[in-house]
Amino acid sequence: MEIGDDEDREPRTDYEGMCHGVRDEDGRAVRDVLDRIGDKWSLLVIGTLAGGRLRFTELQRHIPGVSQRMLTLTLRHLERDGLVSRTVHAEVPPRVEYDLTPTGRTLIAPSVALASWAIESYPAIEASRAAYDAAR
Amino acid sequence: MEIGDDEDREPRTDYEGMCHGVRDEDGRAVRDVLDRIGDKWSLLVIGTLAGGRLRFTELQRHIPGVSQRMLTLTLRHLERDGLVSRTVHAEVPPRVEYDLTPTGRTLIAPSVALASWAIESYPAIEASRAAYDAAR
DNA sequence: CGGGATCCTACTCGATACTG
DNA sequence: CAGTATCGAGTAGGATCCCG
Repeated sequence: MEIGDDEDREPRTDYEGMCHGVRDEDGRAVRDVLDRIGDKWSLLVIGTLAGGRLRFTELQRHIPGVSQRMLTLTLRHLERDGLVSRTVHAEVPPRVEYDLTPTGRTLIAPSVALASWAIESYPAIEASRAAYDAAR
Repeated sequence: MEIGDDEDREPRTDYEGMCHGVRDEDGRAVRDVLDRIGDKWSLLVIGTLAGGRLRFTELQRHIPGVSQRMLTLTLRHLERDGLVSRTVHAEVPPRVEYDLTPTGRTLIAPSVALASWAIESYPAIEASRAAYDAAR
């Protein structure tokens, strides 16, 4: 039995189905994807590769602060998920190139949307934080 | 503002500016925002509150698996960032209601975009993972 | 009912060193 | 060049107890 507050429930903005009310299956998908792209480097890698195919070291240079280990791990995860392709050229010295897969490219649009929101909303967020902290 | 509307951006892979090449200031914003909404519960809370104002316990029931502690922490963070409002009604027993702020509501659209991508791409991702794991 | 205060574990991530 | 291996610190997050 649900404790129903029938008061004035909003007329159900069709956003409702985003993360819940979608019966687990989709909830898991969202959670799972968020665990991947929500980590520290994945989105940066996606964003960088959106500019074109790059080698390991180039990638590392484009993403300040990323360690060798984390870049490797991130790339492996993305490769496993089929979002990034890894091409090894049989040469010396070795050359490995990373690129977005077609699936990976479809992630760019929503990522850009989120990034844009972040950039646009950041001043408001910072202001809110300052106000919140000052109020204590 | 619609998602994916590119306004007056350079046609140069125009995704390029997402996370890098934007001179730190924006990179910090993206990273900072991602650290918040990329955590385990924030997006779930946003998505749930998108359906309308809710009390603490209702929120907890709508989000399976969230602990009291984490729900509290998540809500505090979102409140501090000005994305969620907290209203305490002076009654016994106490009644506290949470809702999205106007700023918080602007996050719904990009979040839905990302969630939709997750749901649509999940079959492909799972397949890719299975193939990747099988190949080793 | 809606939390705050503690304790504890598991995992993330960074630094460093080594390799084909 | 493009990794792998190992170690250690920090922290996210769960469980539990208590309180107004």
